[in-house]
Amino acid sequence: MSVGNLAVAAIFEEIADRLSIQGANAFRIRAYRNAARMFQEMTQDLEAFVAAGNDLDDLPGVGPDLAGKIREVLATGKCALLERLRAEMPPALTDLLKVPGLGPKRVGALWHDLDVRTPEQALRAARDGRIRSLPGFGEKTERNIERALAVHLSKAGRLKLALAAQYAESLAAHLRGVPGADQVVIAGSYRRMRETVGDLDVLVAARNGKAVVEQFTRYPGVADVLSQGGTRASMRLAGGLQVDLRVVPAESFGAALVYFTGSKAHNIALRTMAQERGLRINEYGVFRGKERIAGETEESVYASVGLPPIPPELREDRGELEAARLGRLPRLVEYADLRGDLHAHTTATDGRNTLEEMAAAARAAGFEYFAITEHSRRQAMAHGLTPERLARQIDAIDWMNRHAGGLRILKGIEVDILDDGSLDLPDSVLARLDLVVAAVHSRFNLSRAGQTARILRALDNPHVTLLAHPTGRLLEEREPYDVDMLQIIRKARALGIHLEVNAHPDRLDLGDVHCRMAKDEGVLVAINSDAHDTAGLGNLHYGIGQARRGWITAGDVLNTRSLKELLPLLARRRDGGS
DNA sequence: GCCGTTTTCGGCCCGACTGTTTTCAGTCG
Repeated sequence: MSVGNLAVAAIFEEIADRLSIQGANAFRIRAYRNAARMFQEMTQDLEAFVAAGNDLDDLPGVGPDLAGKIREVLATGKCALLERLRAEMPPALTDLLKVPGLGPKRVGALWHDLDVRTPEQALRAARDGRIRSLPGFGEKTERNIERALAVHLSKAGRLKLALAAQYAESLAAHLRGVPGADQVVIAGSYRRMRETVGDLDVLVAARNGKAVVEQFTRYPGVADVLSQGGTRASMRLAGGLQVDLRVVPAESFGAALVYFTGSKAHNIALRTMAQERGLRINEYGVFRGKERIAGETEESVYASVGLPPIPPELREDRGELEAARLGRLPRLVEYADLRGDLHAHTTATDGRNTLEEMAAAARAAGFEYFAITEHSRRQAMAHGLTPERLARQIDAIDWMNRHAGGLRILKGIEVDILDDGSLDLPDSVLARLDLVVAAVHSRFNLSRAGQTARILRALDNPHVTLLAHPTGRLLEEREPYDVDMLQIIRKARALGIHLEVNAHPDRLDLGDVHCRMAKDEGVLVAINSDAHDTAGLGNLHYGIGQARRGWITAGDVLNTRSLKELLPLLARRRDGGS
């Protein structure tokens, strides 16, 4: 039986949820949550970890008890404690915990006193006015719960980063107009460049919190002001997005920025470090006793515990504090490091701008090279290229390269990996190209073994230079297909193939964890726009963000290389290299 | 439930806001 890390994490999370409703010791609950989070982010398989003879107790936060439960889950796919907890309470109670305003205590009360077992039943109880009679609840709480349940049941998911950016920029501009608002930053997971954003955290440095709060709640498009105080406020926009505001004085801005940028896990780890040095960190500063010793800038906060500043993208408690302590923080890749883009489309297939227009945009972006990689014929809906049409495009690009200087257009293809792992165009056609980007666009539901074998076979084709959007995920729409990414990465390394970080906001694939896996295994990634129009080149900023979250440096990226360095890296395999 | 070179027991990050309360519990980030 193969039980993935995510499955173990899900079991531990559910145990934590159910224990919390039972009112168990909060630190016991935290132990399960911490362990679950670690499994999600481990690049190594728990199963492989054990098989290699490692001791589960050596994992941070795992003691004898959790080690036993991990072994149990790996062996049986189940956990007796969870089975027992499920038998003791209704299955859907954990759904209620996801509703804002409903924590473990209230969910417990709804269940015990009103026999509420699902979000739907809770909504009915709220509408019937039954919740207000419970001890500790009142009319207002009941209305808030009712509203939150209605939103929850209408299923407002997380917002993709690019869409969140539109709100974020507009909100920031709205608040910058307030007199005395010195600094406005959108913090939270948005600043950490997470691929999706659950809400926006707006931080403002100002003397007069009230004026900022008032301007905040006057933002056009506000649907509901959830709370409003002297230094904080919270509202929901018409689209369902929640926005939280905090106002702090300028001398606290750095501490507040650290605090509200998160992640929560990073903050807890940072505070624990501070505690060990007799310091206390909160959103107002770093304190020794009553004396504030830092806090105006983020740098001062990190310096107070002996650390260099840590880029927001790394603040996930994935080893960044330890790396900072040892002076081993990576110098993360930046947009300015990119010398070109290796994945784009034109009107020849499903793009919206012509070859000439796309090339002009790439030239305007300051690129040294730019690859056109249309779909292959299998993608009929995208008007994928046949060998004949590809030949015509090759001629057109050759002509452009001869007659226009300053930008080298690379001839490529985004060729479909067919069901059996063969490619959608014959080798004789692929051989004429500068690069071949292979991609899965079908049969997402193959078994893990089947999907892995299919992709591995495609990589064996000596013309393949790059694997596009390797997990196939579409954010908030389609889960990644089940595939053994470590095996694919190792094969890519052996063959000199590179992996894409597709920067399209719907994909961001590879994601952060796999970026780091590729880096650790010594595989270069290509941060590619997958642009379908000239504006699509802007996607690259999101790809950079995702790569930075994966600890990627300029040296880990294929398309930070000059054209002269790049071409051999693309050609290596065909010249009879490994 | 985990952790520890001051600890193997007694800790475990911390503050704001709301709504219910007569001093605070629950939730959130």
